[in-house]
Amino acid sequence: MTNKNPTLSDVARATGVHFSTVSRVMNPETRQKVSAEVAKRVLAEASRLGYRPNRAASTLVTRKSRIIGVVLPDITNAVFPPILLGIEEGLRKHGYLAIVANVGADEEEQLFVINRLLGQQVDGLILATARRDDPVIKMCMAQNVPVVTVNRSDENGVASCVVSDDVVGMRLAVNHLLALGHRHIAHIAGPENLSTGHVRRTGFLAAIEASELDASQAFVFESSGYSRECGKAALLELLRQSPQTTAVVTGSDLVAIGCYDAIRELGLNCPEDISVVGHNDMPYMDMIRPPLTTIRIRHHGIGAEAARLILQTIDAPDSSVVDVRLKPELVVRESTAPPRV
Amino acid sequence: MTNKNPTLSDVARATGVHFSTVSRVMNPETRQKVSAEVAKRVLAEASRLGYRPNRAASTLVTRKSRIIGVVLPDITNAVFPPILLGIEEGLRKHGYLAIVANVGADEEEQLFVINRLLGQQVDGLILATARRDDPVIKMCMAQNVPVVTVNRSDENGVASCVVSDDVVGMRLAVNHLLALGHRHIAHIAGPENLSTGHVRRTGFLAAIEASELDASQAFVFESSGYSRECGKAALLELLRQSPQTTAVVTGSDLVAIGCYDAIRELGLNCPEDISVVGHNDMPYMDMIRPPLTTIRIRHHGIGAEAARLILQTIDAPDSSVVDVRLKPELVVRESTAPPRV
DNA sequence: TCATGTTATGCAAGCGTTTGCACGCTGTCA
DNA sequence: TGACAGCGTGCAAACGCTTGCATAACATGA
Repeated sequence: MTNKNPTLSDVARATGVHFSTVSRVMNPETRQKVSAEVAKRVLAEASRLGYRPNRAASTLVTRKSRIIGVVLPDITNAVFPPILLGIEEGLRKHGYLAIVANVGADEEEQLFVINRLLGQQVDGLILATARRDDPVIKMCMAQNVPVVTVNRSDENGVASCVVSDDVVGMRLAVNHLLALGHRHIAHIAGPENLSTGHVRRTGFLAAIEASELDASQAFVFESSGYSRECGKAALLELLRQSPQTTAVVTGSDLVAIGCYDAIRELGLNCPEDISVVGHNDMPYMDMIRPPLTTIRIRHHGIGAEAARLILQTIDAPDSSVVDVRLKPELVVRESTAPPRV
Repeated sequence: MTNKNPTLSDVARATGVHFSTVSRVMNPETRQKVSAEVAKRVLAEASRLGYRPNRAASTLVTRKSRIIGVVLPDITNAVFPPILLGIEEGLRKHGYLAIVANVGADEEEQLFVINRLLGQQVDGLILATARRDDPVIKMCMAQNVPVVTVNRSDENGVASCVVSDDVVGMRLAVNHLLALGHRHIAHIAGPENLSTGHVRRTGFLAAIEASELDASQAFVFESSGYSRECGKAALLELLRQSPQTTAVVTGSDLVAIGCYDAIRELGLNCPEDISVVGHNDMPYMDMIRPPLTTIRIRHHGIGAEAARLILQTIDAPDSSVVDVRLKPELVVRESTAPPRV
């Protein structure tokens, strides 16, 4: 690449000291072992030569790369960029860098990528791809690789996770609709094998149960995914099975947008005929028509916490596994209104 | 991290050969130097032990890390995730990984991050932060670091770039408005120090010039950034300076959304009172009210091309600098209409 | 005065690879 | 039969760094 980058030895030669002395100067932690006068000269030569420590070499001897692998299921899904930003900022503050890999749901591919990352000597892994019972995470645990999951969690309690408190989120959504007077509330649930799908569903049911509503007035429909298309198909089918529904709580803004599509196709109106609550508060949800009432998740905060947690886990590998749950908040816009009387 | 990962020597011991033989087997390129029988045994032991090559060690000796540094100005801006996806997919196909760093406009910070990446021995850099005359890129060139810029370009022609053809994009936008009958068209330009700001502005002016319009019927207002807030402020001021304007072409969908805000604040309507054309076709621009007419940029394709180009540059460092311009397309929705008569 | 720190620096091993070279064995050909 | 080529494998140096240990210089206290 560059003809020849200067090494410790080059700086040492220029300064007239042994290269181990230069090494001690370059590392702030060992700098005080060297006399101030020599340190100053070394630093001067280093910057004159444009010396830059070779991380591959130091990784080799210290077995720490100061790199974290971040595995995402779909970076183009708007929930992940702010998470990634939070991670990256949190890591860099401590001198760490992030290798980002985007992988599909295919387990083979996930394993391949993770092995590549481990070969790269990453110090830990932040996974946004966790399933509720995830063999990939088991594999990491078996190899003592520090892992933190974000957004989703593995429910075996083997890895720390940073998630939004979905039980609270669903309670906020349901209570909002109840307060508006809705009595027939449905939930379009995400996949059961993802913690978000599962927890939001149970959170929904718990919120209904805590209310004066009869369980028969609640309806849950499981959608196969979190996309706009899935949302549309789900609401169409849901309304066929449960036509008295006046309000629907979704597990994702994308699904909510799909609901808009379905409502329009049926010649109905939102919120007059049917209220819709989204989930995530993705960007621009205030610009769509009608502006979406949704559960705001602190994505950036989730990323920041994940960075903190993975570094902590690396520092103290035996510290206990924790779940960090950030509280979501309800953002009321115009997609929810009292039901027609 | 893990108690002890197996090394070449471990596999060698288990197989009863020298570790250099194992090394040759592990590398597909040198595999044929080893007898088929031995290779098979080595491979069997390697997979039994879960051997995984240590990239830090191989980077040290080969001086190739198979890692590319990707520097983004704002990952939460929706144009970058698909670019990043294209990059990541393109790199991984060739066994490369991406380290992603998000940096602000601060030059010191950019240099710091790039030095950290170079210390990490990245084989090349993909920069989405380029300014038209970028000292950071000069610095990379001085060190013979392979660089490709995406989305924006440095106009000194020292580094290859992959961008959208903004001249074509602006022509599409202007011609669309002309065809609708607009005669007073304005452009909210982005910062002049970014190639996107500059080229879109000149593209706009060129398109006007090529038309039968008098140059005085076109108006350019330079906005300080690409945000929604900037867009709102810009349109407010623009309409004060040029009240006869019936259509505005922006350099970003976010600015267009800001225009919506301004139009609403003025008690006007889009497109009846004023037509708006966006730029980028970010996700969900079909869902906002009114659905945005915009110039669609092939972000994913830009990323994929950038990956291809950086690998090519690494392979053949002396190959010539090229500009790759992907053609954009006009997406007509409902934010543009004929002017009131 | 000498044993005893103390401090600043040098020395060298070792991290896990890659790779040019040497070596020994076979097979071929004159 | 001897020279030689080719093939498969082993050997060892090198990549640039960290770090425990040795050493030298000097100060300290009895």
